[in-house]
Amino acid sequence: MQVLVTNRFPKRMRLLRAGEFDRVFAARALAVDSSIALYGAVNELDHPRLGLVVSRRIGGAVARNRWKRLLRESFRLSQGELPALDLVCIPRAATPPQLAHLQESMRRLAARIERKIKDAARRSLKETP
RNA sequence: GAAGAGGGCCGGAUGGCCGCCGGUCCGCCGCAGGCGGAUCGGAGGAAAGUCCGGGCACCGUAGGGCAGGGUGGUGGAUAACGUCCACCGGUCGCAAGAUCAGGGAAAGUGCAACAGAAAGUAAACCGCCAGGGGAAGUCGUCAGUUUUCAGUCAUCAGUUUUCAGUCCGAGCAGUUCUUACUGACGACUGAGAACUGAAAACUGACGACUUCCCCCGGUAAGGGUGAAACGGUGCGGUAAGAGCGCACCAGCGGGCGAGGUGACUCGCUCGGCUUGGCAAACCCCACCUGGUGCAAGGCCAAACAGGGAGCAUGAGCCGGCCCGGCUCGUUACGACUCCCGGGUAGGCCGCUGGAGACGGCGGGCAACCGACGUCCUAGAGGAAUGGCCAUCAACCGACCCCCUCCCCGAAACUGGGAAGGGGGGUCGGCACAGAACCCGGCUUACAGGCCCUCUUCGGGG
RNA sequence: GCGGGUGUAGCUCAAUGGCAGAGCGCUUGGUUCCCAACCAAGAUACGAGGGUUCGAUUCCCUUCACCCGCU
Repeated sequence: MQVLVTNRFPKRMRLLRAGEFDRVFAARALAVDSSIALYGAVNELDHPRLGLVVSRRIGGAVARNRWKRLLRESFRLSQGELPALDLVCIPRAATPPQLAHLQESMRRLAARIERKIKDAARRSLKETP
């Protein structure tokens, strides 16, 4: 049965609980560019999941909601090209960027995290035979 | 038309595609659930700040007193308020209107820098005035002294007339004459004691006046100050003055009358004649106020590990204190309470139908209220309400093109601009800001736009 | 969501309603061959806006910023 690539974004694709966030931060896989910081961790599912951390440093409620909406939309539109990771996304700039730039950097950073995790797994496999 | 005053409203619209949250319905599956579909609904005037007030929930049924906190013209509206409405009063404004924590300062305590005599019921630095004392000066009177002048005059000196005497001389003698001397009366001149008068100076006394000083009083009219100075003006009055008296005015208090529910207003009258400011200083008075907050609270599930202390005039509820009340307990290795430590951060309810919205009607000046009709209008739970695009409307900015007059003005002249104005097009921008239990207010933020009412001034009819 | 606190000079802190101060720092001058130290002089501030008062850093209200606590 062919997996239909949709752009839906139901709630099971979100990270909501504190424990899920702690698990991603504990994996210590980080990639950063000028607009966002992205943490990643391997999950046991066949799709990626997204969590958001937007602090009050970013601005008022309107500005924070704007960031979160853009990040969710960017994840929703590019979820087919993302690896099956749990991602936690943290904005770094005060002013949100364009949606296309955000998609691009999210894809790039997710790919970088995937590579990092594979390297780490190989190294630990070698070191502890 | 200009300048202004007050108030109300809006806060983009429509459509397409892809998504998100919730309700309802349907379908499928391996049915405590999952997946999919249809349909309906899905941020604001401030959702904000959290400055007040309530509902609701728990604590105990929410009680009394003190403390603490708050409010402060009157009447009303309201569930309630520190909110709103109307009115009253003060201040500002030509006005429309704006603004005011707007009770009490003769209950008490306190504060007022600097300046100023004094910052408040008491005084007196300068000043003004009366009395007493002293000093100086001027004037007057009296007395004394001195000097000068005038007069009178005892006395003295000189000269001289007359008379008398003596001497010398002449003449015969007498008489007489002459010279000198002496004396007397007198005259003149000079000196002069004394007296009188006048003038001047000095001294003393007395009196008057002026100035200064001291003492004891009176007075608060005036005094550079200051934010603020113990009513204002006039007349009388007084030694000088003063509400000391009077008239008018301002202000305070009392009484009476009228109007108003009332704050208060108006009028008459009386009074002591004046008693200031700050209470967002302490305070007094009146009124209000129990605490905690949906992380309230209830139910279910999951997980863990226990230890210590307290007591019968006890512990807890209970909060800053007391009273009062309630619960547990009645001699207990228990229960209860407290402390330390450990575990769980899952689900359901509360959770949105409400002091609800809209519409006209009725009552009320209004805030608001009443009945009726219609409607249901977000309910998430790391937190949805979005992304991309198109069209339209309004405004702003930049650029391009076209036109030539345009602006102010009712209009003309004048003036100004033409680096302007008008039209069209393209592009870009379009605020403040995001529900977290729910309401009523307040405050603050805000691109732009619309509407209504009123005032003053100017012009025209 | 609820509760509490603080804003004073560049920094750390004071101050009855009437003068804004201290220490360190800064600037200038002196001293020294030069620097340090020292001496002298100077500049710099009451978070913002209203109100009460004759007068506000202080009292009251509003507002802004920051910090802390409950959970």
